[in-house]
Amino acid sequence: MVTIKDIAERAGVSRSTVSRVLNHSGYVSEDARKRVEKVIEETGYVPSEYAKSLRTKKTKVIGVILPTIQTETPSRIVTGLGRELSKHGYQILLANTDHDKEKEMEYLDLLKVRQVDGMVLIATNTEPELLQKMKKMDIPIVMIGQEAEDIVHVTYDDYHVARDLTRYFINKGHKKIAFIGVDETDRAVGYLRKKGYYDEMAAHGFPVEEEWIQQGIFDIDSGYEAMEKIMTRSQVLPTATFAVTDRLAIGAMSYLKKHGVKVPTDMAIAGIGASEISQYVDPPLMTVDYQNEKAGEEAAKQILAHINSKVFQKKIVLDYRLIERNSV
Amino acid sequence: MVTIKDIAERAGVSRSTVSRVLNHSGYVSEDARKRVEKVIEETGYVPSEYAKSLRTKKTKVIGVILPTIQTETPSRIVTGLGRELSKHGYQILLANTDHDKEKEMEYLDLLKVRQVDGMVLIATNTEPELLQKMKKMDIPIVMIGQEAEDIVHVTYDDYHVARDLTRYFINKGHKKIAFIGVDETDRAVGYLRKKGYYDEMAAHGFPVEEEWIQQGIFDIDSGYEAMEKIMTRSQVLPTATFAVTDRLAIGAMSYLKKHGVKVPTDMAIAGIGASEISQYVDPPLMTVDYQNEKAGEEAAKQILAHINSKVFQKKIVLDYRLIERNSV
DNA sequence: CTGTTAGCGCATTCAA
DNA sequence: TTGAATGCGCTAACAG
Repeated sequence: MVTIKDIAERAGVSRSTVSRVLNHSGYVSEDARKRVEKVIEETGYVPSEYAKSLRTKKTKVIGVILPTIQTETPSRIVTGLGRELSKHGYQILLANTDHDKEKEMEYLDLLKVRQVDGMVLIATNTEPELLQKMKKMDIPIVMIGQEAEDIVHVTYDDYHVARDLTRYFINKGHKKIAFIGVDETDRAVGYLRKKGYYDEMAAHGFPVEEEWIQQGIFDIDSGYEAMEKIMTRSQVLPTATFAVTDRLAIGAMSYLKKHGVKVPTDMAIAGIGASEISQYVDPPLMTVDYQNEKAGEEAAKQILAHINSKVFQKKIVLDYRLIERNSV
Repeated sequence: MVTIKDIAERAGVSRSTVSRVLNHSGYVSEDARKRVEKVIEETGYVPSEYAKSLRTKKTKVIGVILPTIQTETPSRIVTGLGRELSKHGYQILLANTDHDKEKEMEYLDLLKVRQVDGMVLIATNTEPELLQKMKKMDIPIVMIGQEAEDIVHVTYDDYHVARDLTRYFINKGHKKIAFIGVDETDRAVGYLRKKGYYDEMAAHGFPVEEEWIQQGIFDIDSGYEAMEKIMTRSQVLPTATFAVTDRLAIGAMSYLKKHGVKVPTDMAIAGIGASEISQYVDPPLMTVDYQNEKAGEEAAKQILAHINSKVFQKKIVLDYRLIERNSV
């Protein structure tokens, strides 16, 4: 392996001088620089990143903890993160928890051991121990998708999205609106979206039947099952359904299609997430664009600002956009 | 920052002894070990991974270069890679080229600078310069998805998949079969799948009309457009269409639905990839399962074997499985 | 069983 | 403008 010492010798200068031309720091004569650059060119020398890290205490690596990479939201976020980080010479060290909450905590430690300069957590829950642990980290950290006191975070306005979407149904004349949600330990997706729905219904004085409220997990099948429950158990059938993710909505539509329920005439339906497929289902699914890539970019900017001791925002709430389509 | 030196002092031993208990190497008295462990516990000390790397020349990091993380194939592969690698204490350093071939080359260098122990390339092309560069790398490297001499790779049997699928159509009575492919610089997806199709058609003596052969990119829209061309330009309309990816197939189905062409009665259709959505489109799309996660796991195993100087296979071809559904 | 010593590759004083 | 010296935190002989 060729090191800075070899370059120095072959160029007839000291290691310090090589270091200087490498880092464009300090004074180096035109002559010496030329010689060093020539030798570097010839040898194909590349400085050792970890030796550098040992000195500078910087790794130029950001750890990213996520629940899965197989759904569109996190993968879009990672794309945004990567795009912004690579502009500044940072790389992403991936930590996939596979929806295992224990691993979330483990990876926090592991990434610290790896001496990452910062961490981004794509969060699915806000359990106290997790937040506690994050606060104790002496590494810049940004959470995406969930809100929390004292932790820098980038979120969506889940509550108002839910109110807006519910109101959209109502403006279209619907009064009996069902809801397919997820577990409330996911505060953003599970709790806030449900609360927005309830509050908007209440604001209009519309009652909500217990059977209209169903819960799934983050896949298509559970959307199917949720809709099945809604259709088979409700005393009064709803005329619209608000699903908190596109996949749930698509599963629900799948049930409706199978049982001859027409969308949107018999049942209007909308999701959230602007998944690619949403515009190709039949009818095209109304949804909400959350700008996930931008979330990733924003998180990257904040963490870089933090690392470089610049001012950063503790809380960023991103815009959203309803995408009106024929399913409503 | 607390270092090995601090631990040594507080435990009243030498740094070597601390190192020994850390690495479970050499002999350490029960007494000394206890004291050291206690101090580590108290201080929350974690060894610096990069200082360790500087000594051992191992980083326990595998670089992964991929064209995008937003489609199911690469994200499943990464999931498989991550699962296997994490078992052995390795992490993934992500390098997303965003379909930019130049970045593919750049990242090869960058990851080397990062001193990764190995690299995995999820390949979309086999351009000579790229292969050349990979061969010159003195780091273990595995390519996934494309075949190449002298480079360790994990691939699918794209040629026979295409023949099987084409034969499946033929066995169902189809003779006029259209084909939606992609650019042939992608040898596996573009060239081999097309060749399999042509060869199988030829084997049965079925002519292929020029207009039946259309090309898209890796998205749904281009599948729509390709089908539009097939339906509007063909002298003789085909009765079946083989699309090389599910997304192309779904785009094609979207066109057919819009123009009242019934699937599968007027037009049978199949894709490749076993995307999650394939079973929820109407009718469910026939496709081929490629076991992407397993590909990731296999690649991980090979690269770990390589790193640890164990025997590894230079070439792995994975199994596939036709998933029969109502679109054919 | 344990401590001493050396050095991995680099950036950064400090003198010259 | 340059070089010598130092040390980042760790592991690995080696000698005891």
